[in-house]
Amino acid sequence: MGDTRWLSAEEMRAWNAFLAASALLNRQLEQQLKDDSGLSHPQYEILVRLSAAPDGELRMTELANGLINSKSGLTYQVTQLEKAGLVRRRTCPTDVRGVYAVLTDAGRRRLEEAAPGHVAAVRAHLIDVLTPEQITAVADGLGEVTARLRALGR
Amino acid sequence: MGDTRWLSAEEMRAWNAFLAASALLNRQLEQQLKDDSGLSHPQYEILVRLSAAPDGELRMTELANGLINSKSGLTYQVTQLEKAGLVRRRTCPTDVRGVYAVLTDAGRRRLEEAAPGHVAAVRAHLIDVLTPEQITAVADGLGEVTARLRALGR
DNA sequence: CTCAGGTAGTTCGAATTCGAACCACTTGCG
DNA sequence: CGCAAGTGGTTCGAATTCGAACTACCTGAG
Repeated sequence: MGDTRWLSAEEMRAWNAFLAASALLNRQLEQQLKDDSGLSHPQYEILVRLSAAPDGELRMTELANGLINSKSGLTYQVTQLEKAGLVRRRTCPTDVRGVYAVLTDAGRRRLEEAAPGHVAAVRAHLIDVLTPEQITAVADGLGEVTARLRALGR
Repeated sequence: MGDTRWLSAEEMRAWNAFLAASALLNRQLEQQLKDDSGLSHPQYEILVRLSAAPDGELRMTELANGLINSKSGLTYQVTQLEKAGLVRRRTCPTDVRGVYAVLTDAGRRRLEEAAPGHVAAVRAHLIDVLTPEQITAVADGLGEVTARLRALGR
């Protein structure tokens, strides 16, 4: 193919900032969660999604979709959470293959304990650093990016 | 501690978009790089930094700073790159403990081959999806986020 | 009914990650 | 000089990741 359209200085600045912020923020939050409540970030995300779902349960596939992990990664993490008693597996009545991950009471409690610290960290390191206009730009722009990437994988 | 300042709907939108975009984009680029040129994203980043450095060489520590990886992770990746002949290790003359990672000719060639496809992917999935205003907002906002997070680790 | 093809989730092995412990060296201070 | 404290990198083991193969099941066309 023809000549490459390289990134302009401004585009480069955005790309580098995004890359670095993404890596550093992840590390920071991972650390904070682990220290503070013994959960990994993926685990926390799983609990959040479950707690937001009706009856605190979701099919494995629904959890995997829109989530960071591959299917096998999800299997692994749910197993970990199950060992910790924060989640339970329940076979789907209408489809024997299907599995629901169900949030236990202990899981809901654990999430409620972990949430304030986590939210505070997200605020401190990201949200409160941005102006309201930047927040909207990020929400709109990266929202569109996400939507398109999701569309690819389907 | 007092009451938690939860995220507003708009803040939530930004945070979720950021999280998802970061994960999906990483996966996408990882895939593209691996398929296209057999490099992992971390490896590509290392080559980029080396190629931008004077004489194509940097101290291990300088590479580790500002980079995604921990020190041990860097050791691992440089070893991989060395096996592939893309990078060489050179002991620092003035400090026997110090090690330079040096880009080889093969490494520079490999990077030149890989770059166009990578840049095209970054464009397609991120840059060209954003408006110029959003690019600036991301560069400014996340740049500040990055700067603060870097300051913490020092 | 029956079989082909798709779907749900798990298992497997290989690669990569991290932090903690470790070695070897350098530096600064007496 | 001589030793305590710090630095630069590597090594180690444990945890986590992924994709590919696999098992078991459902579904629809004929």
